[in-house]
Amino acid sequence: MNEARTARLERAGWNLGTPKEFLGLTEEESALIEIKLALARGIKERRLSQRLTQEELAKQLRSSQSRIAKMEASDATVSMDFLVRSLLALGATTQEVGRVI
Amino acid sequence: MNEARTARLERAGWNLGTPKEFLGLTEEESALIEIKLALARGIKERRLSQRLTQEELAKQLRSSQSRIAKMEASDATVSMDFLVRSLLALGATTQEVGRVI
DNA sequence: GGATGTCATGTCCAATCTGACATATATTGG
DNA sequence: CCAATATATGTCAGATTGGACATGACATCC
Repeated sequence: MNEARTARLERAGWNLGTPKEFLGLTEEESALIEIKLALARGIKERRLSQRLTQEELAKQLRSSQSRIAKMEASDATVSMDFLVRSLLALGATTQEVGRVI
Repeated sequence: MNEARTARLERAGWNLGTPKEFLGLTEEESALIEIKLALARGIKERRLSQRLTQEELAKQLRSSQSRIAKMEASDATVSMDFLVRSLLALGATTQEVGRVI
């Protein structure tokens, strides 16, 4: 992970901060974050290619625009359940979800 | 999904019940459940093949035996985050997580 | 310039998920 | 059969995540 990416993650609320400083995250922690990033990217791609606004996707999911925005920004308060449900709502199949990860 | 499976899911707290009766779950809902079932199976397999008890896995995850049991039983109160973290803790790579799904 | 549309960010508090614990139910080895 | 060990199930207080709403930022159009 490069610096810009780490910075983005920290803004999103992931406390990768000074504690573990450089040795940083365990394998698991970073793998989990990578997965969430991949899902977030996949969602944004799909949403855009279907020319949906965040508002419209939110409606489909009975959620809110702000939640979609946070999701696409990989905000730390967004669960994997929500990420996956979103991908599915955008028409992804189970297999595709697996592939996105 | 056959009857026995549906029954198991209902015991696990998924309210597939009478409301939507037969037309049942939307694509998304059932896809999400399928994914969770696949993860749960994957976890149990890996745990057993490493000859770990639920207690031992729980310790690694700073969780509790009961939570692991519920996870492997696909209890409705177990999040995908937790399922995936467990798979990763059992040594699965990001790719393998994708494949399990 | 203002108006409009889309996305970002922050804060409520309600709903869901979590670990811990108790306790029940297998399962295994003597 | 009895222990011991492993797994299942129920409950609950506290943590995390949720939708909703307000508001900010940023384009694009007139």
